[in-house]
Amino acid sequence: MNLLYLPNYNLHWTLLGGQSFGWDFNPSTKEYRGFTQHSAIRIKPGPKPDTIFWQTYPEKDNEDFIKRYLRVDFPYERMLGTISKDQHVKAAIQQYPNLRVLQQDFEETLLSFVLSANNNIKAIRKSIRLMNEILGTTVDADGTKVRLFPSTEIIANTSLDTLRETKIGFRAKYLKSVAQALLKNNIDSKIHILSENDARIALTSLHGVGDKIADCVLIYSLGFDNVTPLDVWGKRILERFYNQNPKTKYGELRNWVDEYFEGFAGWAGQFLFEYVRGLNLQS
DNA sequence: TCTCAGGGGCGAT
DNA sequence: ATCGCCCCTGAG
Repeated sequence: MNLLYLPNYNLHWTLLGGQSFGWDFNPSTKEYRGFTQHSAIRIKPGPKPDTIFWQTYPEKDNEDFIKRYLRVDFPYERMLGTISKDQHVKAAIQQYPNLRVLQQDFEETLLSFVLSANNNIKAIRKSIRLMNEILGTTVDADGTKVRLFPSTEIIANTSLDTLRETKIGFRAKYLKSVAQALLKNNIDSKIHILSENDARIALTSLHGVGDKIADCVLIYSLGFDNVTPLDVWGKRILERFYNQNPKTKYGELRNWVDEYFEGFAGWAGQFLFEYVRGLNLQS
């Protein structure tokens, strides 16, 4: 495995929190195992503090992927200084020190969060793993088989009945529709050069993608650090901590947090989300 | 066994 | 702009 220096980085809260559904932790080996559409990933503690061992499969030693995914070059201290503006976010940072925001693959992030609509995190994780079993390919990770997240093409070409076997209910038609649009319009090749607003328009034009899911993709995949998804928890945070009216239009609430946290609302939102929700770390 | 909410979005009104 | 509905799971 490969060694990486990774200071000020809490892998546990970052990988097993609400921003990614593709990681599992083995308490006996202290190892994290993840899957994406293209890779299986193993991460475990390194020989010294602030270090990790990692490996990718089937393409081994994919350092570019790891560094981008974990955002190792992100200016973490500067971000913390910027968002530490009040007692609430300071308490959240103290509760979850070294929590990070990942940069995940675009199509997989979009498809995953389409499944999040009116769903709970444990159920989403379960459905995705069912989907991996039924539609995903298998990769060998040093002797253990890992199922990958299904390709966009496979999802697009799978019947709704089969998709529903993964217990996603009414989201099946959205999942398939989005997968088909990704293929047909080759969105992945264009989305990365768009501005925040243009990317949001492109995303919300997809059937099954509204403001909230679009914002999840903007922060968790496209790197718009000023965007935070205003779900039921986000609105509770704004209501309870920041005296905002939760019935305010989504776009106005978004503008408010964007300005308040000066470009890092996505990170502030992540701290506050985990803080108010509390992590449910058992499977 | 039952209820209710869950990291929403769509379509009808 | 509001509102019922969607399919199923997890938690109490």
